[in-house]
Amino acid sequence: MKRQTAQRRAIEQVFEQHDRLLSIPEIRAYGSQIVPSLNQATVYRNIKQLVAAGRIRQVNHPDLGTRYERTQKSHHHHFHCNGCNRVMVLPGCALKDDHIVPDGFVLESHDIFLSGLCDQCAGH
Amino acid sequence: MKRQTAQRRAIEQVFEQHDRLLSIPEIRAYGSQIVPSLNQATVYRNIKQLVAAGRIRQVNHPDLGTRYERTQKSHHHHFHCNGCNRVMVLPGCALKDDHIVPDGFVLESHDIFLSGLCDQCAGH
DNA sequence: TATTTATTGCAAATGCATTATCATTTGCAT
DNA sequence: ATGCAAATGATAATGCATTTGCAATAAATA
Repeated sequence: MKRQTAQRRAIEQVFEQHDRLLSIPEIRAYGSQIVPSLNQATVYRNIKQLVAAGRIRQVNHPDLGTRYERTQKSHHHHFHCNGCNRVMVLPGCALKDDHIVPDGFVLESHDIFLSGLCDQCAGH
Repeated sequence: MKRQTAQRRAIEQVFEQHDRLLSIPEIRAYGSQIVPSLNQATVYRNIKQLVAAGRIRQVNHPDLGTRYERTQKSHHHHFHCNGCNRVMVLPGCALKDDHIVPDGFVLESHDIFLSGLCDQCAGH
C-alpha cells in the first residue's frame, strides 16, 4: 500500500457510500461505477491490504458467506433482509446481559446475526 | 435411505454420543471408531440424506465453517471454546427481548455464536 | 520529463469442500 | 440360499472463492 491509486480510492469510497456488509461482487460492482476497468483480482488484492491495515474487517455471515465492512464502527450486529437481500447494521448490542453462559465458562466474544424484513420490504 | 447399514447407524450414533456441533472430519473420526472402514464420501452421502430427512441440521459457524447437529433440540445457541476448540450447546435464548430491530423491521430469525473458554479450559 | 517499481488487468492456477464415477460389497426380499 | 438394487470405498472430478504470474500501466520521486 505504497501508492495511491484510483482503484483503491474507489474501493474505500464504496465503503463510505454503502455503510453495510458488502460482498466482493458488490464491491466490484459499485467500484466499477467509479473506475470502470476495476478488476476482480484488484478488488481481492486491495481488500486484503485494507484488512491487513485494519481499515476494513472481514465478517463471515452464516447465510451469505464472506462479507466486509469498515472497522471504525462501535459494537453492532447485522440484519439480513430476506427481501432485498442486503445486510444492514444495527448499532448497539442485542445480547441479554445476565448469566448466559454456564458457571465456569468465560465469555470472550459474540456474534449475532438477525434476519427478516427491513422496513422498506415489510411496508407495502 | 432404503437400507440400514452399519455406516449410517454409526453416524447417527456419533451424534447421540456427542451432543454438540460436529464437522465432517469429526464425524468421520468418531464414526471410524465404530466402523473402521468408514469412508469420507460415505459420511458426506449419509449426512446429506440425514439432513434431507430432517434428522440433522447444517449450521454454518462464522469461525469454523460447516457443522452439523441433531435437530430434535429446542432453541439454543452455540459456544465455541477457544481452548479445546469444541462447540457446545447452550440451551435457551440469549437475545434481548425488547426492541432490538428498528421500527418497521420484521425479525424472523436469529443466530447467536458465542466464544470464549469452557469451564474445563478456564478452570486451572 | 525520465526513471523506477508498485499496481493493474487478464487469464491461468490453486486450494478446498463437496460430489460423481464405478467396481465391489452388502442389506434385504424372495 | 439367491438375486437384485442400494450402499460403500477409493479416487477422480467438480465448483467455487481466492491467488498468482506476467506483461502493460501509471504513481511517485528525482
